[in-house]
Amino acid sequence: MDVVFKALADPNRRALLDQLHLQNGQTLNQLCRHLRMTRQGITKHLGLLIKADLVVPLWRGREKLHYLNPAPLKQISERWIDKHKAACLRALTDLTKGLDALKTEPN
Amino acid sequence: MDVVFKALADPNRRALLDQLHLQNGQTLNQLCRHLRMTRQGITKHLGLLIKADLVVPLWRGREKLHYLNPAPLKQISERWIDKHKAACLRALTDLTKGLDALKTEPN
DNA sequence: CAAATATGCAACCGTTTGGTTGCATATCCG
DNA sequence: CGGATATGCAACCAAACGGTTGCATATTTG
Repeated sequence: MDVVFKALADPNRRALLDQLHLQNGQTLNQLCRHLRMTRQGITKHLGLLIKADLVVPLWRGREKLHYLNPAPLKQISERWIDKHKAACLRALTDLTKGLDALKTEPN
Repeated sequence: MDVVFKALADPNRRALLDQLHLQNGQTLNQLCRHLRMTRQGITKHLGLLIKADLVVPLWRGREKLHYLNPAPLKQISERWIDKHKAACLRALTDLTKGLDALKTEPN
């Protein structure tokens, strides 16, 4: 889970995901065209995405195709974000109570 | 948006959010009890969470109360994760096609 | 086979990050 | 007022990060 959050923390990596979202199964060289950075730099970013299982590599001859894997995002959404979103109303009422406390105990 | 992803990238900060999720509106000192780190260290983390608008501070006298704000999480979920989750089936079929391509062009 | 293409691996380097220590400031309470 | 409590601010440091350069390896193609 931590690797996924860390992988998502960089804008270039999110751009790579967006790029694959646009066209899935691109090779490393294809991805290089859309991001101004050295190929080796992109390789590193892809390495993190792959380690986080957000991207799955598939070798075809000398080419390495990259495919999106939405499963980790689904997990984060279900096991983390939804849990915190569920606290939405509660958080609002808590904050309101806090503000009220300020008004009634202005010290 | 970027600040939110970066704020979520650290496990200690996620633990802070979890802690506030457990009991909203805690003071800095209260939060310090649950995380073994210096108060100043936690202050820094809270600073990032506040900058990302994931936590809203509220002063009451000399105490600083911390409240969750689920709005940024909601945004990320809606504008980013759902978009990528939507590609779930497509990604799977793409990957399958890729595998099929491998079988039919075994070279 | 040889050249071109696609990628990997390792070293290096400036900047950011995560955390500490030390001290200053503001508020509450006797 | 004066001490205790709650927090802020700045300097510092090791480690991680983002990116580059240089070279090695494997595959395709003429």
